[in-house]
Amino acid sequence: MNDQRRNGQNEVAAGGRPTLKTIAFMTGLGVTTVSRALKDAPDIGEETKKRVQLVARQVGYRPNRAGVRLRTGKTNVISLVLNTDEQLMGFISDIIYGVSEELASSSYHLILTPYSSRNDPMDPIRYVVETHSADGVIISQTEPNDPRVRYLTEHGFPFATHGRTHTGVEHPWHDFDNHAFAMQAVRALVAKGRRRLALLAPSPKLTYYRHMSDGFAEGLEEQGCSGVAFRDAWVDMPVERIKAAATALLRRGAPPDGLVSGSGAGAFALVAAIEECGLQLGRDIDIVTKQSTPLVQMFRPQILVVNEDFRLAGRELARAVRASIDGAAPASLQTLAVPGGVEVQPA
Amino acid sequence: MNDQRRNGQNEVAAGGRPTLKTIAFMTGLGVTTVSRALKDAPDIGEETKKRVQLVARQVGYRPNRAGVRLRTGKTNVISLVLNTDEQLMGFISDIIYGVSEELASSSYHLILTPYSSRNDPMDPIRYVVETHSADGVIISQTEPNDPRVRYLTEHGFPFATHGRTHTGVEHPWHDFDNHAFAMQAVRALVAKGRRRLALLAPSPKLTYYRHMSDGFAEGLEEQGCSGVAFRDAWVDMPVERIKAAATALLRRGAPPDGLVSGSGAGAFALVAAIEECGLQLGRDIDIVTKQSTPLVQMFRPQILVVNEDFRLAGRELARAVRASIDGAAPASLQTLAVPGGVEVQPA
DNA sequence: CTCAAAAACTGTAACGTTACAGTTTCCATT
DNA sequence: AATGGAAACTGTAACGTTACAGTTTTTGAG
Repeated sequence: MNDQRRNGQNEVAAGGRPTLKTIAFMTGLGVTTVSRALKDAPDIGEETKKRVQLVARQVGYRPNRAGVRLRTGKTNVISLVLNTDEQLMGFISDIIYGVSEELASSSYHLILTPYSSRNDPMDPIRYVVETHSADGVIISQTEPNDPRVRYLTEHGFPFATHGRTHTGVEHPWHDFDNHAFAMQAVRALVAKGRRRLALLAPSPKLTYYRHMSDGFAEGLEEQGCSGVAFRDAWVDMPVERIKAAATALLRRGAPPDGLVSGSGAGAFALVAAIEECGLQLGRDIDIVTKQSTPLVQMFRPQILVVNEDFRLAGRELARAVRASIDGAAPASLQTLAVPGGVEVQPA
Repeated sequence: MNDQRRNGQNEVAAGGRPTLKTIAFMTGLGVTTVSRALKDAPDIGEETKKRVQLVARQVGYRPNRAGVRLRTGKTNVISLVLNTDEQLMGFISDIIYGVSEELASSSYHLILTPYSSRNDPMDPIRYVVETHSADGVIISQTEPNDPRVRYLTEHGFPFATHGRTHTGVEHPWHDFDNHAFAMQAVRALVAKGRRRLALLAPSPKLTYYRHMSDGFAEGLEEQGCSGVAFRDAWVDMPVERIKAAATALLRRGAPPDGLVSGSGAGAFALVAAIEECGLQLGRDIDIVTKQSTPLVQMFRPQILVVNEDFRLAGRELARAVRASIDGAAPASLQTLAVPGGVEVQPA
């Protein structure tokens, strides 16, 4: 329309935000120089860098993500893939918060990629990889032979998993030491004089089912006491079903006198079942549970709890994907949170 | 290097995903035509549209978001602004899931923009607006005179709030009818024969504090019974503090015989306090609480509960921002969830 | 004083998309 | 046979950034 656009030197693109061009115009430099000065690249004079950076700060310059992304292919986004069917109490929000915390100081944005169990868990993964909508991905609910891990590895796409796998491929992960947790739980119950123990384990299809079950079995053996099979309930079932199953278990002949719960929500169900059976916590029976919120403990102080810090998990996972994106070796990005809360690098 | 790039007709950009150019080459059409054909624009022949769309599907074409965003300024992102200090049990994840559900069928991605109470709640809002990192924003924890609402309105930036404001500006919101909830709660307690009621309300700085308090007061008046002041605890305090405050309240002279809790977590604290005082739920005292998970109820069936559906809230909020982005009038984007669960348009 | 090379800076092109302003083709009028 | 215009299609430029291949200036060695 007008020849305004002929000069191409618009100070700040009509009402818009400042761009490299704006700063180039203000400093009298070329766009390329400004770009390089801002990222502290070589070939630019010290004084020029200072000057450009000052002006950039003054005008509140922020790189246009779309521009960077289009040119470099880097999205500056990390995707957290979530199963939205999950009814499990808010521990997911703690993971999210942990991831956020870790990403806050970086240039990464966190995007949520949800899926429902009604669909293929591979769908969201394929979507992210195919559309390259993120630079890296965090997945949870890992299974021993997780196809998502294979797919991501094959495609060389950076990721980190919450939980280990037995895929044989070395990949970044963070996990809670459920083996150690279960052993400690058994020891604690035995110390309280309990001899017949049952475990409310995670779903058998998840990797950490094995870890926890094995730890439990090992604990029983170590302490020389017996286990009571409790195979018809898992921690990620609706609490009502867990309660029903636990009630049945407690009313059977030779019921357990000690329970280990693999989740905080599970503990609620167990307590409810115990009390429905007329038993008294701490007198007739004891519970050791993982917990992420202080709710149960406040309510029934007799419960023995082991904290699982999901915020920490979120931070570790974010750190791991980030490092993975930056090219770090997978084997160096594996962390195990031990029940005491100390963070160690596994052998 | 080579003159490969001279022809500019690369079928599928070396190992990359198909672009408009790819389809243009395959169909023998121009890039513009392909672009328009895919979005069903006028000026393109019916048969051509069909053909282009078929090819696009065949090669699995997905528009490059960075390209679209750079050209049009549309991000196809909605940002959910969250306070990550919040310890409130997982209801946040339900909101997130609700938002995800609603966005799943759209082209929008959900990005999380966290902030800590240690910083200015305006920071994340300003960030999103200034960098235009999303097309719209969802905010929660609304205050009567919320500066975020003013700022967003002034900048003409689409948003929706979880909770109303008294800013005087008409804006999209979704809210739970806490006034109705409190009135119903009072009625239910009176029906159980309770006459001295206390309310565990939200933090006084949030808008819904007024709604709930007013509803409570109105209920007391309607039922002609008296209220017991309970002003030293709010639902978003740590449960331990709520429990301590409730214990003190119950041990005072003339304690309440009916409690209304503004949150599910609060109910846990109240139950714990009641039992610590040697009182029995359902005999000596009753509780009505909002709840989002069935945990409390399963545990203490005597508790009277009113469900608050946060997934629904998430869906409504997503729907509202989306409509707001599309230019709908704010006044038409206000929904109130009534305790019964029926969704109505307020007068 | 020349020349080579280092230092500092720059222009062009390209990433994938769409708005805009054409251009071509064909058909119905006159 | 000429003309107008609708229908269908196209090329160019631009969004903001960065890789690359220069270009200019300065410095120092001979």
